[in-house]
Amino acid sequence: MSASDTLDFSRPLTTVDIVIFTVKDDRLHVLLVQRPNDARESFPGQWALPGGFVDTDRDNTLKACALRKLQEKTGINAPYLEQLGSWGGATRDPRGWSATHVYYALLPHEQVRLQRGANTREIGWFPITEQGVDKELAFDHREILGAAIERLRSKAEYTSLPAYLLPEEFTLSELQHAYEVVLDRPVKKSPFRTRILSVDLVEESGNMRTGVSRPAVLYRLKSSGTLTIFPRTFSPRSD
Amino acid sequence: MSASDTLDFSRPLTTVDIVIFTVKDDRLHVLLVQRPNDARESFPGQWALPGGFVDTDRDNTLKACALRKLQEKTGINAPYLEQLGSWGGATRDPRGWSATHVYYALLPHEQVRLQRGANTREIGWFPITEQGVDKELAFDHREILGAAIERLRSKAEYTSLPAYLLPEEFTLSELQHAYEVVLDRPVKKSPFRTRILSVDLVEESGNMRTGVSRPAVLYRLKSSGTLTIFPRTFSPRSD
DNA sequence: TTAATAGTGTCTATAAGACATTATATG
DNA sequence: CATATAATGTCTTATAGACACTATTAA
Repeated sequence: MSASDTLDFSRPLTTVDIVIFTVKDDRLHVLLVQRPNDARESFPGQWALPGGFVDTDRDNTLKACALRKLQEKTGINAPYLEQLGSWGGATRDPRGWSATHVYYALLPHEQVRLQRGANTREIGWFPITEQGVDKELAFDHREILGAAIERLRSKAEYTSLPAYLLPEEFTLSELQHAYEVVLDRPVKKSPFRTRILSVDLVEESGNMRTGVSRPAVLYRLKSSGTLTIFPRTFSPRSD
Repeated sequence: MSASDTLDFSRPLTTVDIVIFTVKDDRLHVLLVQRPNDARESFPGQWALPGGFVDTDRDNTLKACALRKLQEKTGINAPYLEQLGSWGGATRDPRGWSATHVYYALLPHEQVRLQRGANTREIGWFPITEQGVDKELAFDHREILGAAIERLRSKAEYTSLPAYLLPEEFTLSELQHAYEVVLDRPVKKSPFRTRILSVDLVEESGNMRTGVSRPAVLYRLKSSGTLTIFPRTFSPRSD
């Protein structure tokens, strides 16, 4: 391809979208925004993943763009943020050939202060059911959300990923509960504790969680932002 | 964002690149192309991952674009092809803000007929050393190749991925060898065979591989294009 | 003292690792 | 028959699963 050919190709619309997960009321939730009702917009009034066009003047990289959008919507600065993949094609956006770069984030919803933002009618958490969310979504966001859920569930089987759904200090029971919510099945206490404590994942914070019963030791992650990989998946047996 | 805002954003250059792996001479190799020597080009004469601009007239989706480029370079039609991720930013391409959607493919090199293509000086297989390839690469392709190697090695630990490096029929010893090449360490025969045969991955083809010693049963994959996930990683111990 | 949850210990089942043994082809 | 590699079997070890048991707080 010669240098002049660069201009011969029409450039696709380029966006960044983020799938933001949290655990609320013992359920996995995803953050959605409602598109403006303006009939000139695509998918007016429908719910969608938060995101939008890359601003080549402000965003130095795709990840910086995702972090900016996450900060704008939730006020959170340094969560767990990982790229999910990209979706692109001729028909997914009525405005033309488009490609979106998708990230996913996990955060403790207690620390979130939702900001509606300029071109959003509404913003809110929606519970995840079996395969997705109980709402029609704009663009191909249903498919993208499905892929994000699959990635989250699959990584929960063999990594420390669900820990990022919790606040900085948490008990082992709370961590176990986060796994159970994500995996949507019970997890056995004894092997769970052995497993977590056998890898270099958490350290005692020195505090205790008190409540109606025996107080529990509070832990924190030893290194934030990284994943610990377990040598086996949870519950390998299929019965 | 209002409808008219769509045009206010400058659109990044959009490309698709492919990391194509094979096993040759007992080593993992990657396919690279040499950029033209034309001084008007970026990175003239340097080696790079095969790829190029999305053609919004011909390519209906990003994956279709990747398949087309793979077919153009290697003549291969239905290999294992998976998205690796996307890289985008202001400085990775001297021509401007750019984003590339990266796929990776595994194929048996025996079936490949390399095609140099119009704007390529040279094309060839390069052995993978510890972290990458023994050549300076254009753009951020060193980083991308590193991520692809990491993905390949990591998935080889707990999936059937390396099977796609082999031709349709293969012996269990050949499959074991593919794992050893990818993981860059020996794999024990007995647990390897138990493991492979205990999941619904391969079936006997009915043929045998003959040679200097006892003939070996030839197997083929039961379902092509999918990955089987093992409940444990290989060699979980760290010693 | 009771309720409730935290945390530990013991036994069993599964599968990997080590390694020896048997099987079957070629020359 | 010698050689080489395929394929299997046995013993050991590590860890998950099941489940009972103990510990420690509040009310």
